[in-house]
Amino acid sequence: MQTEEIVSLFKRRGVLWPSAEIYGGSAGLFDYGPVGIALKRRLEDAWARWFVGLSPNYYLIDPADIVPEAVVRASGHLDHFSDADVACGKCGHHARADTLLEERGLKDVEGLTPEALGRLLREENPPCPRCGERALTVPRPFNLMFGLDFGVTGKERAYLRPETAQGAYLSFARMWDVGRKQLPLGIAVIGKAYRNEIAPRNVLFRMRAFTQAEVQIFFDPDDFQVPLQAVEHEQLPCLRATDRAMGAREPTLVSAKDLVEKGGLPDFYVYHMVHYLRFFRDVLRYPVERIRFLEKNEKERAFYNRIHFDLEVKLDSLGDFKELGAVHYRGDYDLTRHGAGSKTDLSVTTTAGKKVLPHVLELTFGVDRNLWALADLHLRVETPAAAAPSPTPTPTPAPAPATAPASSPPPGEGDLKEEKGPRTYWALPAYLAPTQVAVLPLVRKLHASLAEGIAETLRDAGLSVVVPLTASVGKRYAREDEVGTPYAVTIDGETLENGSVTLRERDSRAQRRVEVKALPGELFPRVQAPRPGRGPPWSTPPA
RNA sequence: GCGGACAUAGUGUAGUGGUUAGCACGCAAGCUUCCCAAGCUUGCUACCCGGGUUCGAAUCCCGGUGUCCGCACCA
Repeated sequence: MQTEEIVSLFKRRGVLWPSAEIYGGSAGLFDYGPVGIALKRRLEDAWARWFVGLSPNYYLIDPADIVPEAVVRASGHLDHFSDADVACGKCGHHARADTLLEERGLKDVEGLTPEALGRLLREENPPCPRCGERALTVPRPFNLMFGLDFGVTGKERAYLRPETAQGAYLSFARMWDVGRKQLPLGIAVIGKAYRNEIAPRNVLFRMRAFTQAEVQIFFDPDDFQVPLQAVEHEQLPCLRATDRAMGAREPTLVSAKDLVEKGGLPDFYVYHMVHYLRFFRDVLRYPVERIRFLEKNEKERAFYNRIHFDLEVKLDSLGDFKELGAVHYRGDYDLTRHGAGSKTDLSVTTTAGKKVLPHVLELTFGVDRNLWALADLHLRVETPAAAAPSPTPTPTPAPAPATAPASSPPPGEGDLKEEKGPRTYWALPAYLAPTQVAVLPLVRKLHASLAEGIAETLRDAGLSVVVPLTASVGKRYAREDEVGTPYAVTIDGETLENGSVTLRERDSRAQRRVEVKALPGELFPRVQAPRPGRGPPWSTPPA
């Protein structure tokens, strides 16, 4: 699916749109609509169910998204998250101080403070790249964080958090008690992070306010037991840094066991890679051939990351593999820094009586980006010609006892009228769909009130239900297909007689008759997101 | 931030100085008694913002904002 098609559908159907649209928009900010926020919350819930579910000692918390300056000073964001911007006093042209100096042949200017860059600029006095005037201003630190005047006096500085992870580190000491003093301790956060990006681009891929879902796993580096043998045969598509250095472009499949025994990665790290892969492949159902773990080399990764694999997925809309998540082994960097910054001893005493400063394994996940990926990978357009082969012989799955046996045969695929044009449907897993069931009265006047009653019953059972009333039934099916509603229940004359309805499945459009009273039991299990280690309940065949 | 291109109903578009700003899809109301965007009737909605040139600007010029593409950036 291409970017323009996705954006157009997103706007049309109420998924999301540019923020402050009536004022011309504001780059890098988006508003989620009713369909979008429903999907986003389901995605977040599925993520939490999976990753927080990895251990009973992993917890979801919701820390503040404003942090005092001391926090970002300790974390390093204040120093490392900024560039020095200079403007031409004559023509107003903006440029980066380090770039100007590098262009004049100076080396090792990266990482210098704005003051140091200012001194060098005075010595060099380079001309403005646009007008040639030697009238550059003093470098002004441009930080990628949004700074805030905090408190009444305006003298306190605070920042919108540039990543959610900091909240987990700040809460570690408290959570050590709450979590009953056990390692490993996982602290998960789902929330907004804010970056004043220079060039927001690609809709949900570089935003100025975006949602991250992360687990920070605190563990004893000498003792992090994981049941690797349970997953050791899982094959991971990996592109290692060493192989990349030798020109490799394609990932190779390596078993979890080999990654540990021959690849030199710690077992706890590989164990979490496996669960990451399973989440993308089995829960989000991204095609496995589009997934790869890309290892960042020493130069590419942040200096505190000891091991860094991005989980990348190939997206047609953006034409390449894009980072949708990552696994970072951050060592003891964060607790060391915040321990020093806050003058607090963040080391803990384990049950074995050992004093240890925990290390951190970070599993990070971009919620908005994955919402985009769900559109890119699961939105399908079927032209009538392409759709034609499938319909005829598709027998409806084995009828459950609930199926009304004596009723007239349901209008099966063979009875479909000729299709009018391409059909767009969003093949989301049922547990991610914004709306789970559409209850459609076949003829509004005759069946609407009955449809409302059935919808209420299904809502009572915990399902998210809509009752579209306008337009022909075919058009209503099409609208629901486009926003990914997995099941449609159609109310017709027979429903009035014997309480049976037609249950239609989105992707195959297969239909079968079901007793109304069997619907909750039939549908509810299918809209539950999977949990790790529970087998594959999600592989239940479609209704 | 830099360079280039672009900006017209909800969506996609036509419109090169004077148009009631056109078309398609869509959406809404009504008719239609039974399963995949059907048909008929009626209706709805637009020139990104600000300034300038001109008798007259969607159209030309300037500035802003936004989008896309490349570069840069993404501790």
